[in-house]
Amino acid sequence: MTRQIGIVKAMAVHQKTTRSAPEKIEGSAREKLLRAAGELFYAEGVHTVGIDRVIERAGVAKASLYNTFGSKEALVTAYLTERAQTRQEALTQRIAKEAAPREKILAAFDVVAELVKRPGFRGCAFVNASAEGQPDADGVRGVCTSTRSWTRALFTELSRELGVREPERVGARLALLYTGAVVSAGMDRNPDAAEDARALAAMLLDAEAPKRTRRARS
Amino acid sequence: MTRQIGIVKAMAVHQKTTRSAPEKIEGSAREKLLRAAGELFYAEGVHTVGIDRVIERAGVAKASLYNTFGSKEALVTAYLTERAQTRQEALTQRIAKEAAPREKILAAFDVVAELVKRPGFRGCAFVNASAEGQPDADGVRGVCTSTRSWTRALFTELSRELGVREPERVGARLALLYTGAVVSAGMDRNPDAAEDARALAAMLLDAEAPKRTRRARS
DNA sequence: GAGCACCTAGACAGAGTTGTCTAGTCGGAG
DNA sequence: CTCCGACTAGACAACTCTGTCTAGGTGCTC
Repeated sequence: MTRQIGIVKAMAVHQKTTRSAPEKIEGSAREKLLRAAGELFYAEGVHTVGIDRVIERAGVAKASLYNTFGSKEALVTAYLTERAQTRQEALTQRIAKEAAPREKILAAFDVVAELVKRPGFRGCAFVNASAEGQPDADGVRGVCTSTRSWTRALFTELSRELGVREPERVGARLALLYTGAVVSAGMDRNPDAAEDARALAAMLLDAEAPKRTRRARS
Repeated sequence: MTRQIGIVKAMAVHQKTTRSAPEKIEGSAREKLLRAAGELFYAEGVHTVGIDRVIERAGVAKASLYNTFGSKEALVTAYLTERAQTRQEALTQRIAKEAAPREKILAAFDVVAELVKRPGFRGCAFVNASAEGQPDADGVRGVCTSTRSWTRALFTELSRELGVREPERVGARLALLYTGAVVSAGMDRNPDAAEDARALAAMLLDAEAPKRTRRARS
């Protein structure tokens, strides 16, 4: 809370969803810390896991953490930022495989279906992290709102390509289904939620998309 | 964690959704503690708020807390249990005003719409609380799963009354919309999510309900 | 008036937290 | 060889947290 050395750029994610940041291949201690933080913070909660556990898992010294990130909070936001990036890459790559907007949208829910079936799945990292933090004024909120607006923008854009009447509204509803799937699957420990959300999305698209268009012309 | 005096009955909620438990009108310190816990834990998170803050807000001595509940964790589960009860009562009362199953289901989303517009709204208390706790083996999980299954059962039952083909599936999807609305509204600080969820629910019911039935005969 | 249930005030133990600081190791570049 | 940057190991300060325990007050009933 006092000095805050590096990690100010953290908020510059958003958009560049290609892969492997061109900035600089970060050193080793940083990567080890981020990996350990990703495992522990997600699995047990940001608050529950102390710094000592993280550095022990990472196999680095405490000074390395504070030289690299400056504070625990900065490590947390870095962890969330990386997670957001990974998720956005997974979505865009999977979506790129489909040609038609409708299939692209549904493919996003296939990503969710796969995600929630993974062994350590424990719900949405952003929802979880922002449930723990102070109400405002922390970096966590920033990453959360930017990730959520990214997802909503993605769905809105694809809805626009589909040619629906109100892309913003449809995008918001698809994002709601996305959130509902991830959170429900986490809470109920039941991956079926992803397929339910996919079916609801298909239903929404059937109702909103103009039936005439048949030639794919993005 | 050591002794655990009272509060073992906490899990006996579920079902009796009438009002005012017939057991015994609890003493004053307990009520004050529950009220303070409800405000602070929900607003700032279970982990962030310490015992001292709770007893200060409640205006009771620390010994009263430990005599009444036995531990912080027991207070947390009591807080969640009470919250679940309140929510279930609000839902059942609002639903009772409608005659047709379809309107009952949509009325549940009106409750959400009203809920997310309230000043201190900060998402789903159960999602938030279970994001903070240990992965398993705590009372929080118990309250969460029981509340969630109650909600899903409610929607399933109403779907059955509506006469859909697969009430379980429709109920699960309505519950997913419910969760999605509450969590999205909390994360995005945007109450519109409730209306989106309501619209999606209406769409789902239109698609699933048999069109023939016109006489309301529950 | 005595006894009793219920309450308050607050010191304190013991553990856990983040963050700082010293001292030292190691591998390469000049 | 020497310097330098990046790292390790871990002691330590300065908290905060839960939970316990003593000491005492207040209002009720018998």
